[in-house]
Amino acid sequence: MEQLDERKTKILKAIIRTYMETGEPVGSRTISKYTDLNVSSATIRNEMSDLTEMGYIVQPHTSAGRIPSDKGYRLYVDELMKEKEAEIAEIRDLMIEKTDQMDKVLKKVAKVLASNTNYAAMVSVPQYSGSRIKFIQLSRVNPDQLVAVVVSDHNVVRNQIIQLEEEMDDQTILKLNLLLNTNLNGLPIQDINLGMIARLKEQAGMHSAVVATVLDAVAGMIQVDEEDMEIYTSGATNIFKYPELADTAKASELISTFEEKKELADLVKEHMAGTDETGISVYIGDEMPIRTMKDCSVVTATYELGQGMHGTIGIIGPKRMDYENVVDSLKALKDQLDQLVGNKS
Amino acid sequence: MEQLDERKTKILKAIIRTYMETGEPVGSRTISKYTDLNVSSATIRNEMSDLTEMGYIVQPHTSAGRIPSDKGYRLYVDELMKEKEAEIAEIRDLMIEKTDQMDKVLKKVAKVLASNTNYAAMVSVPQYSGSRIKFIQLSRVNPDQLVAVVVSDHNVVRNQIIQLEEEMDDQTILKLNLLLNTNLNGLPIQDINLGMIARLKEQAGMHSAVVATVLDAVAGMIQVDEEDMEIYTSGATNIFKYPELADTAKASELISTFEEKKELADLVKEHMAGTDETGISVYIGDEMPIRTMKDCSVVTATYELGQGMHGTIGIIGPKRMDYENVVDSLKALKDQLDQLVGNKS
DNA sequence: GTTAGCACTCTACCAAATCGAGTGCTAACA
DNA sequence: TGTTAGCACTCGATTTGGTAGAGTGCTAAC
Repeated sequence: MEQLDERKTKILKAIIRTYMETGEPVGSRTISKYTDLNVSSATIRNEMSDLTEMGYIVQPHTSAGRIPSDKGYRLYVDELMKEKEAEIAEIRDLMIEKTDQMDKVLKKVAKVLASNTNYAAMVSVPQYSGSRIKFIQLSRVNPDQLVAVVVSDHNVVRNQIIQLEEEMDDQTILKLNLLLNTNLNGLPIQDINLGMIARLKEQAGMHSAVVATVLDAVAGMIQVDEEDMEIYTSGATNIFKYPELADTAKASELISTFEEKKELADLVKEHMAGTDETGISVYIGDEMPIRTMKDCSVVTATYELGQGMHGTIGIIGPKRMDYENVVDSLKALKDQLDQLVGNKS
Repeated sequence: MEQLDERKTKILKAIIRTYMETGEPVGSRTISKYTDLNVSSATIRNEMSDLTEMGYIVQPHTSAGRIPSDKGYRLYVDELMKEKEAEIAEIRDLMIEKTDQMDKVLKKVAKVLASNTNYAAMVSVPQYSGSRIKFIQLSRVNPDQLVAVVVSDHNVVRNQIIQLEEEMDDQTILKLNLLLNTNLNGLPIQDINLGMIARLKEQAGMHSAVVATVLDAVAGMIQVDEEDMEIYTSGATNIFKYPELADTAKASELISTFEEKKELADLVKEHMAGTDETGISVYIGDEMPIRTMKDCSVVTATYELGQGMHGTIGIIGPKRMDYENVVDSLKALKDQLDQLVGNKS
């Protein structure tokens, strides 16, 4: 089987581009006119026949035009990436550390992306790997209620009300605060485990049940996460714009996947665990681990915001996704974010 | 025009019930067999003719069966409500005050409702009208960072990192804490306005810009809300199960409405402002203020959790919604909640 | 290697035919 | 007077057959 010569490549690109625009199989005639090759449709047919054989394009049925196969898209994307990679790199470090309103910003990001690209967008809340505790405080709110506040070094604040069975005197609270801070402050969150909490309980032992309650609550607050990665989505209904996805049954499943977010979260987790590099990756069709998205393509980008905080942005669309535009949008996102974060009080 | 006699009512109910099951226009023959009236289809036809004239049922086209009109549904629902109202009442006060994990509980509630009923479900986070501040605290986290924590009397905790331009000594922090607590503690949140903050600033005036920053931040935290009512939704894709809603264009709009949540929030706000009573209400077809839901019915229930906290639960489905089942589900919800809240640590 | 031409294939579309569910009306019956 | 059987009629849904058009593959000529 022959190699891809220049003309074949050109034809393949032309097919992919036109298919992305129209969403319909593209025939030899179209290509012969569209390109600057100045060859007749018959020639194109020959070339297309080769391309089909090589697996870059596919015929949905005998007398229809060709559409790009997953392999074809893959080639196109890889090609494209080489050109754009440089530009992309800057996006990563551009989200400003502004943790308080992170959720609002991210929601907005998802929205903007979705409406810019006309595809569905998702944004995962950044995970804080290797984050350390920097501040713990228990305060009395009511005679029988404490509020616990934990701040980690990325300025992520967690809080919880702790309901006490019996009252606790100021003395004890003070002691507990000291105990917690001297023992936990500066520790990476993932190093805090049940054993450690048990030891703390022992140290504070004299105060019995109440103290245990409090320590357990604090431990609970610190850990949690891991399980529930939050993901914001937007523009799920954009998929209706692409007939090849708009089939009721499929669309329904797809949107469900979006609504649930569970599977998306798994994807993100896997994605972040798998790739060390923080670049952009593209799943095409069957490459996608989520079954309901077998007919889609997914472009994901990992973003990073300083020491160890990183999350994932994803665009989900039809295979004939306009990869070029998606990438540009990710770039434009940068400006949007600057503006957003800048404006906020 | 004659009144609804018993037989007519029975027939009407039968029509509505069957239509709810099948989703297709129901003919005279079906009814004649289905009911225990033991009359022939011809008789039913006569009655149906009357019912049509009275506007309770409608013919989509000449030679099709009848489907209930909005007016018909309305009758059915009003009837039904009378029977069930009692049972419903208890639901309201059953959500236990467990504010910390409220969000998880509510998400779950939406999910359970959606999967129980096979309709789309929404749950609004309860609003705390007349909530008072019960605890304010500023603590230093870093030399140039404070964390502010505000607890209101429903145990809703808010927190925010405040980034300082210049350092602030312990003395000042202590003073500010005192100032804030003596002035704001016990006050209803809505009574705290800019004027009051201005006065505080004046009182603390000597410390200039930094203090102003902090006070502004605190003021911001306290107010906020109002605007962004959170709403959890689930089961949006259930609408695909009902052919009369599954038309691509309509479904797309509907799901968008769900995704956006903005309009839902408005609905909830209006609903809560409008009705003093905390019962269940039903919007049928055109009664619905949201345009995209003109072909749906929406059942909403206001729930209340002690002093002034209340939110809304809603079920959105086709007009041929199984109102009876929906109501029962709301009831079952109670048990689910008990269990959920009970299990949690 | 390129091109024109032609037979062939397959889908999309349209119109006609048919089917069947359901109605309205009338006449007969209790 | 209310109920019923029967029948002609309507109208959407489905099926069928036919056609147009896009596109291919192949061959022969340039």
